[in-house]
Amino acid sequence: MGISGLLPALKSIQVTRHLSEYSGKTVAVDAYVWLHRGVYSCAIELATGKATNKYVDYAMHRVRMLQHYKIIPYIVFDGGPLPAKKGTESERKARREENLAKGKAFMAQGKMSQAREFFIKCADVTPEMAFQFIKALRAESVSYVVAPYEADAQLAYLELAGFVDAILTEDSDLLVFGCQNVLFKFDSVNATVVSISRKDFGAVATSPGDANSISLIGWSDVQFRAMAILSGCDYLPSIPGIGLKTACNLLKKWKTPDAVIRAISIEGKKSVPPGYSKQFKLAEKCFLHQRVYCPRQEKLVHLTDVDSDWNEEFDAYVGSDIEPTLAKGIALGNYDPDSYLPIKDINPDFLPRALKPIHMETNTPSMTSKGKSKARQSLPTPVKSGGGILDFFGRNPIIPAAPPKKKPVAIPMKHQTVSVGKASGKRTLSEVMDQDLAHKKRHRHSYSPIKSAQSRFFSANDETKFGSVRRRHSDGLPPVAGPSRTHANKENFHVATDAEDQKLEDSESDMNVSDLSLQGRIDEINSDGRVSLNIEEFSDVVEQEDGYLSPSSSCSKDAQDLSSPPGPSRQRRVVSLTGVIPSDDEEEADTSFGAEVVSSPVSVRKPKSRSRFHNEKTPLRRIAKSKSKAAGESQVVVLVASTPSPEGKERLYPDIDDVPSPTLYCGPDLRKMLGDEETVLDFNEKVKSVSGSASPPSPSSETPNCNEQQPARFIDVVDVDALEDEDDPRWQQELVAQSQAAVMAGWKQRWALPPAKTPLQARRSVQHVITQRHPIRPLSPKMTSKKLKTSPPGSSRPTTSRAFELRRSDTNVTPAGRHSLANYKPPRSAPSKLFGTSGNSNSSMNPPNIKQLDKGQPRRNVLLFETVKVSGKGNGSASSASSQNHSEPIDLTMDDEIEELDPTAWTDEMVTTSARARLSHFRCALNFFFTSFWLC
DNA sequence: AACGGGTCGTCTC
DNA sequence: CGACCCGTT
Repeated sequence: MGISGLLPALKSIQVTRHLSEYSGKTVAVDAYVWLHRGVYSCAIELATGKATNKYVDYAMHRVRMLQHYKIIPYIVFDGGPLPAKKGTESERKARREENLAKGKAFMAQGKMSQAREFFIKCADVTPEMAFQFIKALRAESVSYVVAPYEADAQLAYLELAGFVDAILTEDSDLLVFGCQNVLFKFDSVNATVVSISRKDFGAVATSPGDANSISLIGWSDVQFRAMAILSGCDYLPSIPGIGLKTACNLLKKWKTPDAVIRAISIEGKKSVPPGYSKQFKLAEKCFLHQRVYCPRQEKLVHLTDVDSDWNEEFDAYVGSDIEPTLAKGIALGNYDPDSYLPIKDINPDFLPRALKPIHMETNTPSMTSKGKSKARQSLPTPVKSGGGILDFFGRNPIIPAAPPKKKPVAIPMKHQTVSVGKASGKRTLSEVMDQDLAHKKRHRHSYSPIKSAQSRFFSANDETKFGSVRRRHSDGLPPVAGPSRTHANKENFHVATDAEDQKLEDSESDMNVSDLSLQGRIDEINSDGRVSLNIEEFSDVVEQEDGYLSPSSSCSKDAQDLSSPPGPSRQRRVVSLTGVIPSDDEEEADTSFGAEVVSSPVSVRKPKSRSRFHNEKTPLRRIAKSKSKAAGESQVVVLVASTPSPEGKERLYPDIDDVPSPTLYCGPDLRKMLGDEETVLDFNEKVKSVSGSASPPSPSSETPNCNEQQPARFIDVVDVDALEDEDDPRWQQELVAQSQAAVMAGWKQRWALPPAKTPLQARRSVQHVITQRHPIRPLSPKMTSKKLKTSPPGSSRPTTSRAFELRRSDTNVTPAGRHSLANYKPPRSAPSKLFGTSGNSNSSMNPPNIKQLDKGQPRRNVLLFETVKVSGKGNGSASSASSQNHSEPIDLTMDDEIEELDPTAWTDEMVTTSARARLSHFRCALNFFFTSFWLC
């Protein structure tokens, strides 16, 4: 793929950049790479025909990661094969089938690891699989487009036409297509990319030390492209013996590719294949004029306009035109770009949801099925909401004759126990629908759907359904990161396993996650001697951080704007790709080559007014413009369904430029508790106005599935009956208060610890609190003293011993206590800063030496505490004395905190009692879970 | 300098 | 599949 050796040759202008530097930008993404890597994780399932959506999870995680850094993703899928490339495909297919056969043979012998080896080799990304990804993208209102032919050309077009600011890919071809900003080597751990900007081409170093380097000074786009083609590209293999360097040098000498070809053949050392010159021109046409889908005009267009010498042969070679309706169907992902037949939904059961509850089916390696079932029983999930979305994405709106879905027979209630696994979590359709209906009824009054610009592929009917889905997330819930997510995280507390930790590390890009894990703390020692963790605090802190730092929803909402026609300022720029290699006319060739110098910045390319984020100040205006445009012109492009409440969004995200950090608008308002009363009213207004869409999904690696037992937010409400009526306002009130208080506790602990300057120190303090309050010694003191070095002498091994002690669950943390260096942020001293409206833009954040930091600082282990049974008993009083010497005790008892922080919310005796009851219920459940877990 | 061949990592458990 | 290394041409 691509131009071999090109990226190494451009090493000197490669810049490693942090994703946050692209905050506010729209980035087109080559979906193929992500899907292909995602396939790696489930090669066996795919090869054996088992339904899986792991590859979607993988890709969606990356999407959310971009969103997390306020990058608006625009996912681009590969389309049909170009005539120019058809030859290679059949060969690959043969190899795949061979590997599949080998894999199956190994599997039949039970040699799974070897089978997997071959299954990976035969893994292919099919349009059907892409469609699964598309379903998830639709659910989260992420812009996407399926290219009619090659994703590369489509990506190039999106940038050229101003739909996006940069392109994320692995294919060096994009540079040959003339793209300006290409990002390679997406690193999800460090949140970095390697950027190559066309404007830097002139600066390609020719230092003697760099053997690979080539000089592009004074080169035009035409020459650069000629070099790439001569050295061998996807459309044309090179003349044997000609590589990048030779092509570069020959072009320097002979100026035009024709002259080069002539020179090579005259020299006679290398044999030029017959018709090479013509093939060369065809290849060039592909790079220049390949057919792409224009989301604005809703039809296929040439990447750049063709000129007078265009002929039918060229036209066919760069991809035949496709009738606009079909072209749009393909672009939307509804039709197979190869066969033109409607895409088959290979996994109709996979129904992504926009909001992801963290569910329990975490396949913990050490957990036996016995443990699982126990855990399930201990955590019954009252069915609260269902899949209003169920038949939304299941049926493809564009396909007229979709087979009706078979309704499973309703199962008796007693079988509806919790079940958290993917397979076991399914509920019957009718059941879900009934509940859904009931749920809707209950909350109808609070919802008024606002219609917004929608694709005509989403019928009114669908729209309504979509609205109901959206609404579901907020129904009966406080407008901000409230109890739903609180409880979801409670359920998820079992993530305190190594595997899950790893997962967290991989999936969560927040440096804070690791810090926060510590903030779960021992709350009490039960009568039976077991240690209870105060999950409230733990989970809520995580929730808070997660919710605050992950503006996924915000971005996906903004991405929705993108699905509307691009702003008026976006003008098609046809620049610097106009050069054409003239046939055999030397003179013409010279003028052509002299015309555009590749090293010079393309002036028209990035006029300042171009950026939506500068030109159109607020999303409101942006939408207004889109709407007026929509009214004025018939060419409205909506590639994805809209969210039902753009108005709300307007107020939530008044101006993306002015949003200092993602923490500002997501999550519960804590200023009230923090004493900042002035701004709270204003904020509350905002929150109310967007009630329902303000709770952002976390950038989780897994895509929510409607079929799974939903919603996790009620997982701990085992004694709902503490309040007789669910509609009791106190119910909500309590949840809000509980959540806010818990979040507040997290904030306070995080920020208000006495001189807790660094996360490390903060953690130290927390540890002191833990050890001091409860005479519990860490299970492996070695770890504490050696790896951690955070425990002061004495506290790591209290002389006393209870019946239980803590066991650490390790995860990687940098010495600074950060989850990932990529997420490095300068320490913020006070929470009030977070709420300042004139904060610095994220884009200013540019960790200069990410790589250095990463290499220089070994990762360390710390983190979660779990209860573990140990032998021996003792009295627990001694250790607290020992640890008192070196800690400033911050006693963060949950109840204290709550009462202290928000008395109004907790004066109601009933509410408090209920909360406590539920808390203790949950603790029991948790204890049970851990116990069964560790016993296994 | 080009190129073929080999290895490794991708992903996740 | 790309990146990387290595030996051969």
